Amino acid sequence: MKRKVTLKQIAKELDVSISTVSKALRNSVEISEDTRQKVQAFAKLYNYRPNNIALSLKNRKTKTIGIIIPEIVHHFFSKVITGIELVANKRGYNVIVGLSNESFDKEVINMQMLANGSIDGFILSIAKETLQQQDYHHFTETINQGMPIVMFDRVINEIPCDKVIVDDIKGAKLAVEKLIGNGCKNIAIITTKDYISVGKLRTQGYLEALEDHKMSPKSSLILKVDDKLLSENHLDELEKEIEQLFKSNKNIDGVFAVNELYAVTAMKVARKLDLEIPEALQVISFTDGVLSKHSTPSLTTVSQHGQKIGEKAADLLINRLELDDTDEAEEDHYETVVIETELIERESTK
Amino acid sequence: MKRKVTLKQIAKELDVSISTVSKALRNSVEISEDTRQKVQAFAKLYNYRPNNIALSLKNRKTKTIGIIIPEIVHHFFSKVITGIELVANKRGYNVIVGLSNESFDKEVINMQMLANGSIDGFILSIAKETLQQQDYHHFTETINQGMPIVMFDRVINEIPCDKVIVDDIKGAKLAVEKLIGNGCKNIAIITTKDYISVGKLRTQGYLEALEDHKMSPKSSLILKVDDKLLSENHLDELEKEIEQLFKSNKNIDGVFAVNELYAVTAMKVARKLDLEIPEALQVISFTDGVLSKHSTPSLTTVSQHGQKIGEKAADLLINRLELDDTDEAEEDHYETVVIETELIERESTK
DNA sequence: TTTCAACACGAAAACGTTTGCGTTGCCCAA
DNA sequence: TTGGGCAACGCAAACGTTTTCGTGTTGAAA
Repeated sequence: MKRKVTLKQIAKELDVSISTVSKALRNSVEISEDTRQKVQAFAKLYNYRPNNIALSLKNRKTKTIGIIIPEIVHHFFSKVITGIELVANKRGYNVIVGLSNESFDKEVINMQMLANGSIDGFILSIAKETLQQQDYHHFTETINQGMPIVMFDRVINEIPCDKVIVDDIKGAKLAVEKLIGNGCKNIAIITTKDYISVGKLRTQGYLEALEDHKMSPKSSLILKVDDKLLSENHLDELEKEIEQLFKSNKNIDGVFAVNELYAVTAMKVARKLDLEIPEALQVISFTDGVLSKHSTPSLTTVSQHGQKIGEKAADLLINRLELDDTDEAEEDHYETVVIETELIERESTK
Repeated sequence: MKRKVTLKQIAKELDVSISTVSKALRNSVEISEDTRQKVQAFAKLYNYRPNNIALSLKNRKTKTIGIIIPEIVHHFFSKVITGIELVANKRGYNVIVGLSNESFDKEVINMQMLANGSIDGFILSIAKETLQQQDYHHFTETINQGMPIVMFDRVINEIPCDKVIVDDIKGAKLAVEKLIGNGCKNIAIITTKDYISVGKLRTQGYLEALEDHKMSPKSSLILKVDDKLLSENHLDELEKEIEQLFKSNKNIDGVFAVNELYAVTAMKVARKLDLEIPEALQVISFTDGVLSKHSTPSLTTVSQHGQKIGEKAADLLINRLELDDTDEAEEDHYETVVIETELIERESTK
């Protein structure tokens, strides 16, 4: 087992100084052609690579991005990571991942672990618990210490940082308008309680679409499901609530669900009640994940382009990191990029 | 914007030496109660945290684990990461992720980027391209440099390292035996070409199960799908192949699929052909992902316990890392842990 | 008064780099 | 012979820690 070779060892072996070795490897003009070749040959032979940690310490930058997300077993978030990793790697950066599990404490701890020199900047999406408690001191402190943050999807407007979001309102409107265009007269929405920001926004889009088409929303058609039912363990309760919705509103001919799970569950219930999809009932969901594609019938969805979000976020962060060095001018000008949603039509609509 | 405070700055401010500050913060007995309190108060006020990079350089360990996986938008892999992150964090480690995208080159480059001091050890699952080319020099070189590796799921027996795998043969046997126990007489398998190791093993389990029950396998019931059809873009081809299988073997009453996608597609085709599930046809798949749970009917699956795999892999790696310091005895004794599969029964079987 | 321990602290090395600057040795021109 | 100039290399600092080994001061014992 031969440990990694260092400049010092090469220097000793070739009986020159450390600086000579370093300069020879970086093709400095100060070094004679002769020794340069000798050093480079030796380095190649022993497969020398500069130690990243030492470089990080010297340059005071790690070329590493920290990602903090609520969970990773989730189509959207893993797509975002894919996007981040793609451009990060292309631009010479590594990616280090922390999971908050939707917990405030874990979010804070994870950020502290990474903020002490391990990374140059954060890309994150805020935990639900943090959103509820509205305690954002860890974000502002991090930023105050000169470490830039890029937030995506779940963001806080008041925090001074770059942001990448999808236009939830517009996306929802798009979906509902599709249903209206397809002839639906009684469109229900299955959404979350209002404290989930994206749920609220998508509900708003639903309402605006109805309004724009002179259709008055009926409260009986708005089902606000408790967020807890999103966990896999309460599927039956979710089914019951949806069944109740369908049974007490026999005239429903369109459903807009704010996520895949609500949508497939709605389709399941519909099948049970012998409602033909898309003939008698059309369904559209937000979030284009793996379920939508492979459910029967396959789901028409509003795609958020998670990978694009990740790519954009990484570009924003790295741009800021590499700008900080020279130009301090742009210091306090932050961007909010909106990634357009796209309606992907499948079998659940006409 | 106040930059992160260092020992040096504290020392200067309090007019003591750097060493005194360091010792005071670590509660050394060499320091008087008086100055200790002063230093600690000051440090707390300015929210001092030791710089991780400097510590890494000094201690020659980063307390960071590198993960290299083929892709992250995949239920199994993200579950594994969840497990790794869980125990890594608990034991004071961070996790840095690299994606190979099933490409040999990206796998090599990613490992090189991380092996230069950024991490203490690897947890990885090998890219398909690497498996085909059978070029494993980057693994052996890494290990030779004293950096331990733990492989999971897709492993190479010849490489000297710890491994965490599932018993694919046994899991497949379990599934097929369930079908046999449920009265199936003509069980088909939808699997991959043999160069995919897990596909091969699962096929082997299928054959063994039949054999054990004196049922002779029929080649017409074995569908080896080209791996490329796993990509989302070739769903229709996949459907056609399966439809062909069903049509030319009208007596099929059980299907074992080596992954979720094959299984849900098979169910889709069955529905088209008016085969009732589970009455006329029972289906079991390998890999318990999100599709199985939410398909209609929901799928009986063989769960691999991805999270447990991740947890075990992380424990193995960290154990070895923390053992290396003191005990060099266990150097060349490597473990292969088999995580038991579990049959999760749902609606697609009787 | 001398001596010696205990106490409280500082200097310096080390981890592995990069880089500005100083220091040789040599050649050539004056 | 002297001096200037250049080529080729080494020294040392710096990044932020921790830790070993001094070193100076004090107090008490001899």
